[in-house]
Amino acid sequence: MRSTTATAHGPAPNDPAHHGVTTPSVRVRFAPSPTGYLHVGSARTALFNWLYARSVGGVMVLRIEDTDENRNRPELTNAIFEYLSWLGIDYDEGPYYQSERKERHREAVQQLLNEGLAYLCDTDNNELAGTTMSAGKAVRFRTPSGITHIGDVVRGEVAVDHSQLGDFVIWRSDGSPTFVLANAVDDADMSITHAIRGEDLLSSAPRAVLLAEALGATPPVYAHLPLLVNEQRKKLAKRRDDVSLESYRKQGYLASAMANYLALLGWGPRDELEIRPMSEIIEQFRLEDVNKASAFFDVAKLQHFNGVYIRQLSSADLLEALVAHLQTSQVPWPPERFSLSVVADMVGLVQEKLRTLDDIVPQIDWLFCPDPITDEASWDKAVVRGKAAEEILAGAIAALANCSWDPDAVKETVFSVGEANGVNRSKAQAPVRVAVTGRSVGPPLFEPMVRHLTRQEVLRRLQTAHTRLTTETS
RNA sequence: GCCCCGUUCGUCUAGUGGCCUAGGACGCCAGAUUCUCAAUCUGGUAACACGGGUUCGAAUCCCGUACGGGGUGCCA
Repeated sequence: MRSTTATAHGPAPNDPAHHGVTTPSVRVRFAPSPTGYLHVGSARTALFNWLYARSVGGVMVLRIEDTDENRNRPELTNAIFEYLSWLGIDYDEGPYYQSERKERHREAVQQLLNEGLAYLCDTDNNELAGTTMSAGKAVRFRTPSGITHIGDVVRGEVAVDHSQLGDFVIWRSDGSPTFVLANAVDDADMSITHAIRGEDLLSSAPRAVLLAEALGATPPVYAHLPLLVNEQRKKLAKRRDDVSLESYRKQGYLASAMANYLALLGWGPRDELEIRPMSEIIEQFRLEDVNKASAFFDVAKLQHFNGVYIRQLSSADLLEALVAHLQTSQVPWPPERFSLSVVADMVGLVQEKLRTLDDIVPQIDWLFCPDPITDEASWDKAVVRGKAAEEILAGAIAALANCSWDPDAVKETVFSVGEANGVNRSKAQAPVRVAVTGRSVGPPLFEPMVRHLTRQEVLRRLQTAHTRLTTETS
């Protein structure tokens, strides 16, 4: 019988005194299982591994844990590469594929079997004599009695009594290694010094430590990150929560904003400055500063970050991002009516209004659609119930037919029509805006309207609106 | 049930025994500005889960309670 009291404590490579000094001995890994598209929780784990590695000059390893062969699909693995790269998370080694290391895992199990540290069992969990692995026989680790102490950088020391562990399976009867076995063997073989992962894996850590020690290896230092949770404070799950990075990208979130936001879930810089370049986040990052409590993924705050990042873009970069985004989005206008130069002209007017790239669509659709898409709430508010709306529409139709077709002239013309009807500028533009754009909110009205629509088209839309109003209210 | 983990404004966090009448950010509310909406600026709202200790002094240390979460598979 063996009492295990070894801990996974190492030196303190992230000690502030050592900060900024290259510590080449640090090796971390991001080890996703490709069972679904990369989601924000996994991305956060990848990011924290990367931040730690980059902050101490360590090595980042990527290992694909594809041991569950029926659930793995190649496109899911490719999605992992794609989204890591999207977020700007690179790696120094790998990708290694756990599925290619099966013989090594078998060898490790055989070693434990030979040393009497594990035993064969049948599907009814009866211990079998012998040490020859074969189909139909699983292998269980012979858990010694004792207590294992996990020295967790985030949580401090966690002690688990082995009686809670049982003789756990390390090799399945179908001839495949289990998660803990593969994980422990790979971490050992790849000289991983720090295992930074989700808290949901905390309870499997003692098993991994026991296995590593049984195999004669030093277990890594663990750092279990607080879980990302939904409104109900439940662990974010792919099934019930919309959390795939893909969906955020499709909605028009920038990678830079997403990465910045993710870094702030479970950690905060000591100087409290939240929105900042990744290089500064790397400088500020301390693994031991990571929080213990789970964090809610707050889309409202993400939106704010995204808006800030969009506003920081140069017009050229924003235009590029918008055009790329529009090409992969559902859009209400016929493609042949789309004009790149019009979008380019609109960028400066709408940049400060966008929180996501998707927000551009309702800002510009009226310039490309044959008819404006009328929002009924806007119509009701600004036209049906708008003060002197009928008079303003009629007055605008008359006045705009002759005035100079110039933004300032048109603007002043509309305002004078309003004034003549006892209505201020705000109220005067409202019915015109809804008639021309379909909505009561949008970009500054007069410049794009005059520059990109003809006088004839504007008059037609005003006339259509006026006709509808007088018809419906008579 | 059992084991483990957690608990500072609605949310993300700062805080590592005195600098805390608890700071920042998002949200929300109000005002300024404005052709709408935003953006911007100004102001405001709002928290140390509870109860005991320890200490001259506790959000910070200890114990208990409550609540929440994770795990409890031949899933990862």
